[in-house]
Amino acid sequence: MFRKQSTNCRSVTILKIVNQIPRGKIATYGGIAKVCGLINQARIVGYVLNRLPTGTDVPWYRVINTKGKISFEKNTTEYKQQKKLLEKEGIVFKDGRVDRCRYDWLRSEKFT
DNA sequence: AATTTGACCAGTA
DNA sequence: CTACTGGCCAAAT
Repeated sequence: MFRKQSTNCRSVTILKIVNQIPRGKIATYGGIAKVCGLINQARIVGYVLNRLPTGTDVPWYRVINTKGKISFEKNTTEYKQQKKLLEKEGIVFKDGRVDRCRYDWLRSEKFT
């Protein structure tokens, strides 16, 4: 069942945004935070994603850090899992980094 | 109650 | 490019 995720309204907003990330696109922790009106609070985003239940419908794997990389260590299972899911959606990794054009959807649309 | 930790970031040097 | 700093704040200890 659902563990109590957070009674906090911020996490609800964050999850809402993450759910809106288009397939094959990428968002950054800071970008999500900004859209939620939370400047310099990217850690909250990471924290919320961290405690998502396994098998959630939330596309957590489409969220990466500002360097364009996955925020897990390279040899971890989590890293491989996320990379696999992203590649499945057509994301191309170059030297452990995601192609820039993949995470510009926050900039261009209504969130500018 | 106080301190530490963490899937982070922007600025500066 | 890398390295370090200060900031932010919910959970865990």
